[in-house]
Amino acid sequence: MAGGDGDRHRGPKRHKSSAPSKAALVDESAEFDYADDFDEDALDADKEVKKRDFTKLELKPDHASRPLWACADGRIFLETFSPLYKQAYDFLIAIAEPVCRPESMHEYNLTPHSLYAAVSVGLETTTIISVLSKLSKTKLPREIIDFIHGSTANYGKVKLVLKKNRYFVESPFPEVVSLDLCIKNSDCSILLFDERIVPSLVQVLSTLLRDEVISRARISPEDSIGGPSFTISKTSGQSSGHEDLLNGMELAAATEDKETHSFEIDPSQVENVKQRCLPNALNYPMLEEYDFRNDTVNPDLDMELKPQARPRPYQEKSLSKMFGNGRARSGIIVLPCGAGKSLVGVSAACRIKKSCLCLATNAVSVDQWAFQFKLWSTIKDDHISRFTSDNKEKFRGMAGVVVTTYNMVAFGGKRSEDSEKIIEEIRNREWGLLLMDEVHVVPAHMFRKVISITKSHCKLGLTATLVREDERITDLNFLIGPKLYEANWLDLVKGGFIANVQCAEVWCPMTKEFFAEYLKKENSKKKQVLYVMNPNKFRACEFLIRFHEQQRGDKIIVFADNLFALTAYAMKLRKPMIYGATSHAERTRILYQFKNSPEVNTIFLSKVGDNSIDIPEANVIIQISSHAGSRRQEAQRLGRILRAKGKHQDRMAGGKEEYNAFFYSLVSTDTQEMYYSTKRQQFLIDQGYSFKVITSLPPPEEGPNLSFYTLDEQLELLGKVLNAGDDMIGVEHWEEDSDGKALLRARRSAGSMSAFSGAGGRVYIEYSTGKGKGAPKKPKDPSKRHHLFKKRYQ
DNA sequence: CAGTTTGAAA
DNA sequence: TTTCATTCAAACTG
Repeated sequence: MAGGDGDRHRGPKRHKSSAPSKAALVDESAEFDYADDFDEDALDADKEVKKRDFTKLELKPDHASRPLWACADGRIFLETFSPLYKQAYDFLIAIAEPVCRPESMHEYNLTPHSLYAAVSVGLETTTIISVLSKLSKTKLPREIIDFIHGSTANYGKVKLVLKKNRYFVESPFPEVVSLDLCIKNSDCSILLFDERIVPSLVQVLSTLLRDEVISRARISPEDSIGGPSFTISKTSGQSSGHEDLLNGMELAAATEDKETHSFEIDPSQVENVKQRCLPNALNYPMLEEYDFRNDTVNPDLDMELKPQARPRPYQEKSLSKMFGNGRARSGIIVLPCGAGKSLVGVSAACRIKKSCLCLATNAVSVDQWAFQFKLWSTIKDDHISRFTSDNKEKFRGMAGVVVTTYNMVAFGGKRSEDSEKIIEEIRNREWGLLLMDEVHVVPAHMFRKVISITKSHCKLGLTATLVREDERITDLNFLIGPKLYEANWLDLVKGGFIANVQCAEVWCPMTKEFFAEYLKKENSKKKQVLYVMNPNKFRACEFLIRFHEQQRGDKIIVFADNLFALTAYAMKLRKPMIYGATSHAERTRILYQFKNSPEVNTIFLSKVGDNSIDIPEANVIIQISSHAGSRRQEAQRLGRILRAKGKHQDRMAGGKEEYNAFFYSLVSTDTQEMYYSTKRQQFLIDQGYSFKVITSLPPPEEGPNLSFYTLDEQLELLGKVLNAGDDMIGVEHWEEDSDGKALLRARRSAGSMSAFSGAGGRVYIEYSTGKGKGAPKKPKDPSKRHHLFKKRYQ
């Protein structure tokens, strides 16, 4: 661990997200911590120091039985050994952002966003404060109480409503709508406002804006969402609605306490306005709720959840957060992979019973979603359609479900004729639900485009992780909505809903020769190849594969970011691999074997495996190289093995808790890799996982049973690695190996067999002789090396 | 028609 | 900054 943890706490300037050492929370030692901070950071604002000074907090007499500490700066620490831990956890996850969850003390952060999320699922300000107060060991600092009040006071005052394909901002508080929003948002080209409420505003805005921006009011009570109200809507330049305005005043006067004031906003400015209303800006966070039961404008969709679809408790809970008040709230639900996100999505669609647009990251996912809809709901076949580049199904009926990709909707280039038609349909329809899968993976600009193109009453984002430092994640708050629910990862493990993972980091010392070369190299790329190809690492990997295949009958995925290493490992060990250039057909074939053949138990994956490849069977992951410090990658890969396997689940049900999945990171000691790995570990720690370090792999007695035992073999490997240099040419050298050739050719042959079924892994060997193809084509432009590579070997 | 190959986009 | 991965469309192959 190389002091990684210690550093986090002792830096000269404490980072906000760092947990204080436990000592800082104990009275006697707090003094020391304070002094420490002060000396090194004497210039820090006084206030800052005070916030960190825990000595002034007054302990309640029965503090021992209360589980948490709340600091004036919004940080909250939870003792995990408290008997009230469970309740406190559920509460905190609803009101605060989890920052770090090591073993005995969890850290949370109270933020405007997190509080917004809390009130939006129905918690009231007073409840938040009283529960927090009850759980706290100390009297709540004044700052916290003020902060909670400030962050929640304006909640629900403003709503964003979609009516007849136009967006309206609604509020029962005229001053909110007219003043705060209109004036402050005047640069957002709000088209309409209520001149009756603040007549002077007309003059103000007239001077600020061009004339055509301002238009007259017209009353349309039938537009109202709940109870009598009036709506101001867009009119042409001339005043055409003056008489209506008078009528409206009468109407409004008659039902004064229930009226709702509203104005329309330009659809292209929806995002802008929403963002400005967020807690960290104007602080009138917009409520996006869909009163789908009273929506008579959009046609209903005949779709029910099948009786055999039984949502698990946490799925039920996430749905109840979404539909808490009989309407559908927009927001994000966080569930680990394999915990059944799709059932949540399908259930939501079934409750709303309106047209639903379901977005996934790629075509494979699209098929899966379509399948899930048919599996869990009673939707008729011609009411659901898929829309991908090579699968453009027609949309029939008044309402329906369309499953497509983000790419397809956001695609800017030229489209085929069929596409054009369908996309037009998607544009024009008023969707009841916009269901967005893997929200954390999609680039923000893609979201923007998709959201501006589609008009939906309710948006539901599904994701496995919200990695916090990423700015995009905060964007999600206004692009989609607040976090509605986040499952407790460890609870799901205990319930047997997801696998119980043993995480381990395997330290592999560099061999003398490799290390010498490593030190010589300047180029970090070359360094990387050297530490990934470290023979000791290879041997550890080989050992682990053998162990899990033979002793436990596990299914193993080996990840390598580096293509050179990936090919080298895969060929030496004679295992199939999938990387970017592997064709779709080939991928499915390999995955099919991995799934069904008892002889293919290990596959090698490049970055392709991070997203978009579904491998529910795997329960062991070995990482031999990975992207520097990417916690998301770590999360994603871990997610691959979280799906609980049937047989293991039974074992768990017996009450015994047992590991049924394994996650290994192989690290060459004394190299850059060590530094990166401590960074990546942070994800696991934040999620509450612990992991152990293994330093004795492979076991010495395995000696000659594993590859690269002799110095000669190792030197030969080193030679190849050095030869390879920074060029893919190096891989070609590998290809000339008899082993490698056999493997790759074999896969080609297997690929051309149309009816490939139960033959199993043996194919690799069977076809390795005799059926070789002719010599590879002549190399072309060396700058397009990659294409060449693709052409030859897929 | 199903599978490939290529270029373009981002 | 580079690399790897992704996707869609269209043209070609047997």
